[in-house]
Amino acid sequence: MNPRNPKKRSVPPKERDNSRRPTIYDVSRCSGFSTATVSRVFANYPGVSRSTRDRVLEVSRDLGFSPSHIGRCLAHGSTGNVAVMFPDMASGFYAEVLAGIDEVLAEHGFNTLTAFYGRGRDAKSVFTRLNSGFLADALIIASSYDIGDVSQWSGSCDTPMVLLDRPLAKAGISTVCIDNASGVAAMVRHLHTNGHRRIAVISGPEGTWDAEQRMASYRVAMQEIKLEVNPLLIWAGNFTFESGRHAMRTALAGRLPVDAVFCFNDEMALGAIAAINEAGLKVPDDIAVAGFDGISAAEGVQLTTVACPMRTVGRSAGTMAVSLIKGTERPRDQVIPVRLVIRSSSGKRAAHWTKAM
Amino acid sequence: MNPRNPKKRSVPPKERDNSRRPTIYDVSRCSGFSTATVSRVFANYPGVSRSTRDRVLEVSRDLGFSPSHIGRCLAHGSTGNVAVMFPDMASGFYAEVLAGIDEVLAEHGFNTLTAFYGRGRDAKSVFTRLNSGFLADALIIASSYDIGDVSQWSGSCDTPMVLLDRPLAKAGISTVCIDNASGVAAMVRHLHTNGHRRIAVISGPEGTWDAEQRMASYRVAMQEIKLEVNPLLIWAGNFTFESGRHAMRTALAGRLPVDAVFCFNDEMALGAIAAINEAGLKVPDDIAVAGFDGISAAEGVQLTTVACPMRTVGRSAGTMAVSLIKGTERPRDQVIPVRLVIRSSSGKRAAHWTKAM
DNA sequence: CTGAAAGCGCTAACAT
DNA sequence: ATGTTAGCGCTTTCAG
Repeated sequence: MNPRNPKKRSVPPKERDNSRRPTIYDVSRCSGFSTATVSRVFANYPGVSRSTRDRVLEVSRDLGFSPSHIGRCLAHGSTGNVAVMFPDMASGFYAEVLAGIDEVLAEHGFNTLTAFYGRGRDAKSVFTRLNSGFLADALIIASSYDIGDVSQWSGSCDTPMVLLDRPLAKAGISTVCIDNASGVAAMVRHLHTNGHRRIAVISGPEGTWDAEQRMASYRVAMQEIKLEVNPLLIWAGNFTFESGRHAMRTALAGRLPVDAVFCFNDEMALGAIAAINEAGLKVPDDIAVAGFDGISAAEGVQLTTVACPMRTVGRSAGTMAVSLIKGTERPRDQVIPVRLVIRSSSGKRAAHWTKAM
Repeated sequence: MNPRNPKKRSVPPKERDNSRRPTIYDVSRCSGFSTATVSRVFANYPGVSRSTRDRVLEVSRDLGFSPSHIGRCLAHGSTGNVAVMFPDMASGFYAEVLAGIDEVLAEHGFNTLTAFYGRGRDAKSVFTRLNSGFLADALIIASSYDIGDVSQWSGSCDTPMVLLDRPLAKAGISTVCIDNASGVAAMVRHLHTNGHRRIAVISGPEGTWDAEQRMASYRVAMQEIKLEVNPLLIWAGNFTFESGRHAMRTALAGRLPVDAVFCFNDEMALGAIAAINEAGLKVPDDIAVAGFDGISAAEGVQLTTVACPMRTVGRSAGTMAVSLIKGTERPRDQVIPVRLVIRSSSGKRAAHWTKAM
């Protein structure tokens, strides 16, 4: 016999071997129907007789057969999964976004491929890996870190992309972002309403979209209520607890009079509160504090904050990815609304103080 | 010409079409080498001459070719990815584990497929989807929720599995868990050393491994230091902030004398602290509080806790999955050590009190 | 309603 | 060192 078997296979290539995953050929042989029919059954095609369908399913069950995703993909020319790129930071924040994405993708029959960048893993190479190997039908990128101009990375054979947190106009790239401007404006107005005038800021890291947008919005909002922005009351942070504590300590040491501190995320606000307590001062009596994000720990310390519905963000991104894949039309960029959550940390200035203004 | 083209293809089946991803055939044709050679180049096989390799890479670059993951998988008979199942809860906790897993998997060239269960998505069906479609070469399951007996789910054609948080002896299933017993023992001893005697507990939800193990360890630890376990001082929680607050409020209303409250996770501890503060009492002067997990917010309120290195847990699980796939030997179950982190929330009893004992 | 067989992109024997 | 070609498991015309 010729070592290379010239026989075309309409029959299974090998006999059924229990260690192997059963294939559509096994089902074909055991049921007596062709592989085409078996395929039709599992693809839920209409034109299969009831009895045939039942028989095929029965045999499949006995054999333990279920169609191979890989085989299907190859035949279809699509992968059936969507890749998601996140910065490697352990915030429940991103976990929630991811869950939202996965929720939608699962509803549409897609799998979620997750990859982290940062911590020594270069965003661009992660992107390249995900984008070039035909690994996914679409790519969702959380880019709140500054990872450079994503639109420059894409090569010729591009996967549709959804960007989180950063708008970017380019064909095939859709974006979903948080409504930073409204959130900041609402918070500044709230602090003002509560009698605070000297509203300091602990900002986020330079180069990150959210931080920069929040800062810009802060300036606008302050101007709108005719408050002056004092550059001495803008302290640098990097979105970590420690940076918030550090900034607040330094600020307190400087002894500049401050009514309220608006931290550009909750983690830093927690840090700021810690520093204030350590200094023997009280929130909100001595200094009011506000945050941004709405993480669960914020509730614990009664932190006034801007709640971002991260699950909604995730769902929105997932939905976009799906419609980008289905390709009916380019989905419109989305801006997810946020909500001001007022708790005691932003408490009113003492009445006499307010009146004195 | 016959509608079905009978020609075998050693040449590309279609001519190069710019809208298509370039395939190995395109590279073959344009470079003049066979697909086998191109394949060898990309698989980094030794037996390819320098000049050939360079030419192939050059052409590939020009064409924008990179090997299709799907094609490779089908030929190899493996998927190149590992699936991870998590409960759908937005804790930074699991995000950290996931990042650790992905870190290791990426190092070994695997992709991470993520899927959540809970919130209306049944754990078993998620499992079935992941396990039956030949989607992944291994499966990592975080099972801290009670999701039933995983070992019963597996069918005949099983993917190797790694279980997080729950030991389970079965061939092909490895586990990695937190050292709950040591953590709880260390904490109880610490509280005892600090002069606390009436050590209450806010427990986790029944049916979850961690909660039950911590409870059992608590009893053992109390016995070892000759303290009696008072059933009236064991309050039910479910690992959420709110449940911690609620339990603590109820407890305070009951006016039973308590020195310290050991909450079985940090979220509940934060809730308990909130309740204590609301009642006008002070931590640790009136009641000491301790937690478990080591989430970042714990630092903010100076919470004494048991730090679980979630990244290590993730890395360990990833490593296990890889060795299960490589199949050299069944990796040994791992118990990840934890560390007692002492902060001010567990502060010493006032001196006179201690002496009075 | 069902069957035959040609791919999908790549790998790995086997050949030279 | 390089080429040839039979699969990997499934889908999908095209024929009947």
